[in-house]
Amino acid sequence: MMTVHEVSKLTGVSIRALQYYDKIGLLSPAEKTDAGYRLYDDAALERLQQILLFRELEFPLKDIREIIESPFFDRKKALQQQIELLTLKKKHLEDLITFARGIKLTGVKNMDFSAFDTKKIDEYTENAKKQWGASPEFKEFEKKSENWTDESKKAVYDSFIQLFADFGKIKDSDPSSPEAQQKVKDLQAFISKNFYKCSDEVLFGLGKMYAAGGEFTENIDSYGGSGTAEFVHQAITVYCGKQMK
Amino acid sequence: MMTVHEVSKLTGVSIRALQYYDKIGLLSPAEKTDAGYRLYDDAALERLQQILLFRELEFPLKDIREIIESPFFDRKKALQQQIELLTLKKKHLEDLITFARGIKLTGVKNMDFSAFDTKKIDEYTENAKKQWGASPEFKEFEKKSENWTDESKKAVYDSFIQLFADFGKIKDSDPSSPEAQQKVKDLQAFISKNFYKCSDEVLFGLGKMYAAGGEFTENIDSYGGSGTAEFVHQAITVYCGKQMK
DNA sequence: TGTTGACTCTGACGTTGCGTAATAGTTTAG
DNA sequence: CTAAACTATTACGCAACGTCAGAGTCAACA
Repeated sequence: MMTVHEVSKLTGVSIRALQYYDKIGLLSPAEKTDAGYRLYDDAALERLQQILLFRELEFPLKDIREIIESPFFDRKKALQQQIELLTLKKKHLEDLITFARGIKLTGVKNMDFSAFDTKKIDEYTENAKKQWGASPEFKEFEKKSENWTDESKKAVYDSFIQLFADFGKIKDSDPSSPEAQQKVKDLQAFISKNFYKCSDEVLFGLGKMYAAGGEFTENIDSYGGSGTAEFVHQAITVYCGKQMK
Repeated sequence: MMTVHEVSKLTGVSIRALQYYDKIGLLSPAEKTDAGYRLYDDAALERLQQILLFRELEFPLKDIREIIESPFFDRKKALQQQIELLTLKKKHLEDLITFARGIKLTGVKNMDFSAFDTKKIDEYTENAKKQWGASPEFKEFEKKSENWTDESKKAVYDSFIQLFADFGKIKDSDPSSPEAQQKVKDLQAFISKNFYKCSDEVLFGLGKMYAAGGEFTENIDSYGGSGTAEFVHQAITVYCGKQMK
């Protein structure tokens, strides 16, 4: 059992922050002494590790709490996402360094601000949150799935996989073909019915995520064959382009 | 001349932020129309670039303003420091990635929080601020140097360089020797007299900065020969160790 | 046993860097 | 000439703590 002071020294988190985390229900101590002193055990420290990783990624504390308390939370999966996000951030810093070096050497006043662009990171972060508990979509999904049996769960996921397998069959054709577009429509309807309301915007976001080169891409390609994820992405882009404009 | 909207689109900075920057005097538009609309020119954009670089490094906006408005501000030097800080941050992210990978693979509950440690970055940041305008030390220095002539300036800097050259002469001896310790005392007195009050703590911070491997190290070594900066660092450490405990 | 010094608690208020209306004037395209 | 798109200025809100203030606790030493 460690006191706040000890935890603070070990982790670098201020005492005030620990008290605050306790207050907002993000990290409670294992127990309290009669005098009200906080005492932390190893489990609490482990949780703190998780919290700090998310904090490095600038997740709001509220989201962090929802995420690690979600019944769907899977630490390994979360770690994988965290690694991917950290890698994206690293790349961002590398871009900035390159940018700064460029100015320093040439002194060029190039009105280029692309190095400051964080869209990709933000999008990926958004999608990560959708997977866990910190989005309205997820909350809707949580409700819908409340009274699912193990069987219906499996049935739904099998159908889901089947959809991607179908995409895989036509992945070498034109993404704007009627069949492909119909499949996109099916996908949107399926998600809306079984998971959460899948607006065109949400669908567009999903498409990007599918092709982002992470775990999603791998999974989808494993169901439909290499290149399927990218094909789905393109088909969705075409679909949303038609719908939205 | 660009409107807020255009600047926002180009740079990714929100309109609200631009208005805010104007309000706090961090970034004013080149001019305003009769109706009060903000119009930015290229100079403003250039300044915005600087601001964004500092913002990426999490400098408070107030500090950023003081820094880029300091009469001592040198853009090239600032860029160099920014690059070094960005590199440090990148390394920090790499540590975190390594850490996360370690947990993921082994599942080990290692109560190791060193990857979250930002002390080095913070120290370097502090020192960077001391060089520019955002520290009490610097403000004191600014006052003292107000009525310096070019000659007295040169004299002071020559003496300063001489101090390091002296360190260089004994850099292969023991840092805790009386001579070395005396030199440290001289250095502290010199800084206090000519720049700003150099407490033991400040001195200790300087020592670290000297040996951090950046521009300072290079300069010092160029005056006293390779290894001088590290020697000074060690001598200061010994000196402060004695004084402070 | 008393006292000192280091720790800790709980409020309560302050701060930074904007987001988010609310309300109102401005400019531009058709 | 009107609607759509922009912009301005208050003003309030929020996250994640920092920073007192006032008060209780604990370990150790005298």
